Amino acid sequence: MARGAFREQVLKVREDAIIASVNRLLAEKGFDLMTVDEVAADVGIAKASLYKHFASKEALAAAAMVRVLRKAADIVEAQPAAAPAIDKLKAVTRWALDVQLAGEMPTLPSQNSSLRAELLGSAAYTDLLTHVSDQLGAWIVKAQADGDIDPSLPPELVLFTLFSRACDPVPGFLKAGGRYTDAQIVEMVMGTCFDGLRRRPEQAS
Amino acid sequence: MARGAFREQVLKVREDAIIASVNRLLAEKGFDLMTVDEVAADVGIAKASLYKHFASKEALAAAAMVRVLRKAADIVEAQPAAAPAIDKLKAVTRWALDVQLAGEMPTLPSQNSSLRAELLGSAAYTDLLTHVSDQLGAWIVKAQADGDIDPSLPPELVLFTLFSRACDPVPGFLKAGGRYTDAQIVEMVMGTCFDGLRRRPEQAS
DNA sequence: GTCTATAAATCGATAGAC
DNA sequence: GTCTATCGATTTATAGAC
Repeated sequence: MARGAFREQVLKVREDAIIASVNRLLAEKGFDLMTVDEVAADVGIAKASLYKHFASKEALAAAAMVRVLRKAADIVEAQPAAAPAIDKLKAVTRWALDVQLAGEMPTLPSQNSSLRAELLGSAAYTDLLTHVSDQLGAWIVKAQADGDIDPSLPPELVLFTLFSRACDPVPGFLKAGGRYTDAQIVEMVMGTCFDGLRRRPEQAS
Repeated sequence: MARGAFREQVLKVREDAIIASVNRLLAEKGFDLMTVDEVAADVGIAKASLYKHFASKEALAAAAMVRVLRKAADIVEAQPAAAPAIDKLKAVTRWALDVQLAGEMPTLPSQNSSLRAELLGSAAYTDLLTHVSDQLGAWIVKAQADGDIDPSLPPELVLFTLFSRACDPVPGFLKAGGRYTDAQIVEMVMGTCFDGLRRRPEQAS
């Protein structure tokens, strides 16, 4: 089976290259403005060849989303179990902001129905999303019990807020302004997310 | 000139109806998924008639953006001059969240270049945007001097953050969940925006 | 599996009659 | 100005040769 395994390896490498292109184009232009011709040109193969690997444009986007979710799950998994929940939440949020500032966070319009159907129909996607959400949700409840997150906030509000920060346009605006480094932008946005805009007596480190 | 004035009135009413439809469809599906056929059908006129009023799809979107910006400028103007700057900022933010929850906040993709060109080429749009930004910017600096907003935050970060909250997907997610009233959602999101997720000793009213 | 070529559908925009 | 009908361009997806 060595030859078969090798063939599969080659196939997987090619598909990885495709997904990488899709990921980048999705982050750059969004789903609607990304064309399949563009993806094919970026990968360096013919469009018809693309359709041998993925059944549709929606399937391409779904594969990119699964990849980023898998990476997110890895980051979640990599957090030391003994660390405070708030630190783990902040670490994952920082990672998402880093990815976004690197121009590698694929963003999908929540309005597109054909895309929504494809995503919700993909077990690989929904399972990963559930897994990550459950982990973050547990940390949120823990952080609230620890007194590090306002216990009066519904956990789902906190979860949605963190997810939204991963796609927030603010880092991109600040980066376009050119006055701050990526690291500074991440810290500023982390501050407005967890500490708000209001002045506080004791500033978080 | 009475007849001419009357004709202009009729024209204006029709164009208002067009812009109202565009505004709603823009909020519902976004620019790329909104089709001109759809707008024409929603208004109840033929597509060719639409093009007698507006030169392009981009011009339609720009008109909707000008309308919402004009309304925003009105809200800004309506704030009592003597009120604390932080209260004025919160009032405008609340208004934006209300509009968004009502499904009437038109959102434009910042990536679409043809749309960007049309908007930046429209003096009505850029002038209004500058006017609103300047007013909010002055209030932000004042609120920082008053100690109500963290003075270490760059004012542009605060401005971008407030603008982004007006288009944030979080209120829509919470509304879709169906567990909270619109008023509750507005207050919760206002809290995470100004006070952050972190627990604080003295909770804001 | 990869290519060229093209089908099929959609959409923005316009022509021309009234 | 409003309509019907259509153009022209773009885009997703596929057929068929190699």
